Amino acid sequence: MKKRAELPNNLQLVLAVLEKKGHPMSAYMILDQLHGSSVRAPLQVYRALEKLISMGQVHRLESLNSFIACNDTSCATVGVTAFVICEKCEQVQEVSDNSVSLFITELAEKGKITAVKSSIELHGICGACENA
Amino acid sequence: MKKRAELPNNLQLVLAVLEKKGHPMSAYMILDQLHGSSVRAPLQVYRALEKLISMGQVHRLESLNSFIACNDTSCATVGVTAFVICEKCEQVQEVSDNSVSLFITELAEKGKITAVKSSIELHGICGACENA
DNA sequence: TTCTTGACGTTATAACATAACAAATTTACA
DNA sequence: TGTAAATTTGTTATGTTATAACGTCAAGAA
Repeated sequence: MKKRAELPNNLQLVLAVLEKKGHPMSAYMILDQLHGSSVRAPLQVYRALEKLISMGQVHRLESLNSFIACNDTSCATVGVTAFVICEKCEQVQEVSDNSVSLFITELAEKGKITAVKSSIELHGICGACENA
Repeated sequence: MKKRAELPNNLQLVLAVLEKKGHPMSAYMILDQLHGSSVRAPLQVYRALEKLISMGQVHRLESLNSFIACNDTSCATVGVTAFVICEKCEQVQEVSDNSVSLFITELAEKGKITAVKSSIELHGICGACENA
């Protein structure tokens, strides 16, 4: 994996926006934040996201059509990540322990399928928001 | 839950299209199939889908922005469903046994969240397609 | 050099989804 | 039963998400 400083400019810009926000953002929200930079069109954002995702720096949340910077070093090694999403505060937790990968492995066996990619997203209200 | 014959017309039409196809369909694919019927606009399809989903007759596949008729009676009782999707033939299997609901329960505990809804979708190549 | 390949920027458009409002229908209940 | 309120429905318009097509530029190979 490339070091951060070696990332092409557009990738750095997009990743920086996502990291600063810390919450899920749509490609167009990212684009808005980059107004004035060299990133001017949706496709530039989508292409940067695609690369960042393949590098494991960014995750796509299918149920939100949004993207979030990876903040869990273990997800890279485990390879399968579950996302726990608070619908109030938009906080997202990554869970990528053995139970998750085991679950996916067993699910693939049950379905007699060779797994290519998985999407596990749990929506709810987090403890903090529940008490607020 | 209402009996099938009592479903409002638009719901019947939309559900019939999904059941006939048996694979995931986008709202606009459904709309195309209903050309000539009383269903003429996207919103009519989306509203029908929303109701059918709340009745458990239809599922939404987040990772495909698509919809599919439910074909697993047990998913209604268990309440949590995982989808196994072949990327070649588009066959979708529903898995909603105890291991799935247990996994979601544990994930909610880990994330200290009160679960509202979940989306579990595994993409891959099914056995039949693998050998083809 | 000069050719090929791949990355990038730009414009245009496709695909997915909902807001806003008017008309029709249903519901509540005096 | 009659009438107002609430809900559902159809329609138009628009908002949001994502990609196709194409020209240009830069880097590496022969």
